[in-house]
Amino acid sequence: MNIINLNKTVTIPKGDILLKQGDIAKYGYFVKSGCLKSYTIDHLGKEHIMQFAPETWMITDLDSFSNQVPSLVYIEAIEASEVSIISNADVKDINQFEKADLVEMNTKFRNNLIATNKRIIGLLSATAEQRYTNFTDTYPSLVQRLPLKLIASYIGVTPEYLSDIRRKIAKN
Amino acid sequence: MNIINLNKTVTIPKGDILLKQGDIAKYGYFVKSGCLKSYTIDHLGKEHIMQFAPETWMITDLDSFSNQVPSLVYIEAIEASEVSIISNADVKDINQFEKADLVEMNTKFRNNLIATNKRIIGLLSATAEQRYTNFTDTYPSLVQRLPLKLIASYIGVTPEYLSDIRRKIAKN
DNA sequence: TAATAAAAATAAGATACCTTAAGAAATAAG
DNA sequence: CTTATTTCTTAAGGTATCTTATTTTTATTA
Repeated sequence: MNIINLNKTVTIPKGDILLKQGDIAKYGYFVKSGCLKSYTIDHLGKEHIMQFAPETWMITDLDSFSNQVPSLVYIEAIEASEVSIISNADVKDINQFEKADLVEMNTKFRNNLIATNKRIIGLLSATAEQRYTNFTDTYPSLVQRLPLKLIASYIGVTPEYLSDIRRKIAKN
Repeated sequence: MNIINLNKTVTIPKGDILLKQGDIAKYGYFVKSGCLKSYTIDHLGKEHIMQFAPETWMITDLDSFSNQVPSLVYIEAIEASEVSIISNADVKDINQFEKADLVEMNTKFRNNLIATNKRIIGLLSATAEQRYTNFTDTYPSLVQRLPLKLIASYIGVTPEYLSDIRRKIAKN
């Protein structure tokens, strides 16, 4: 099996939840069209977005999927989406993979890790406004597509404050 | 070559800088004893710690090391340390590796990614006090070992404020 | 051991960002 | 088209965290 050429797709209506916080992830999702998000809900009931997954992206709770521990995140369709589903059972036996597959997985993990580290640098060292302009620079197509409140959640501010930021940017 | 059994070690005095922000990382460092840190300096001149690397940990700027782009971080010895050095040239040809090596790299990248994602969840959703107690729970040995100001930098607060947090915790 | 430097504690005032609340605008539904 | 729902904007007041400054404690060096 080639892990990246999954051809069976499933249609997910907007709003459907594919994984719940606390459950164990049986599946990972390759998005063919539409967009999913993963998010935590904190002890105050507030949502914090970890990842957007538009077309060509893969999304799951990696720890839950790989190690069968409770998921820290929800996964939900923020648009009607078509996804290919990869099952935990499909990848359990690491020895089934060819070298080329392993090399490819390596590259994907590495690139993901690089991006994730950049996000941490931003959260530690940048102001909310800088994180927002960084987001618009990095994901310009998502800025058009996503409601403000989701972008706010991703960069770690309230929607009200992001609205202030946008107004301030527009003024200059 | 087995990528994880490097036997030649080099002694690094406390305070030595092994990589500078903006430079291209030629090397990665496996710490045999002592402790290194990686950190950015933001446009206001403030330091933000990305990673501590005590014994058995590996540290580099992954993007810079893998893709020969300018490093976002400094790497510096915070204790006198012994390290094994892996050169970018040593790993450039991915096909030199055996399947077992690739599987092991995979696991390491994956675990690193899982930990990094948890850190993002904390930065997005936890208070400074929660991030501190989470740090002490996750890395109890480092709490003894590292000065407060470095822990403050890692969790994303000023040393003064972490001092307040500790006092408040001690009071209860 | 004394002298010096570095780290930590403490406190007062400042600011980035949040909370709450209300109204306006856009989108979806009937 | 009309209504209902969601999203966005705006504003006032509040809180977590920062800044600056001083003092105390701890660590380093002479």
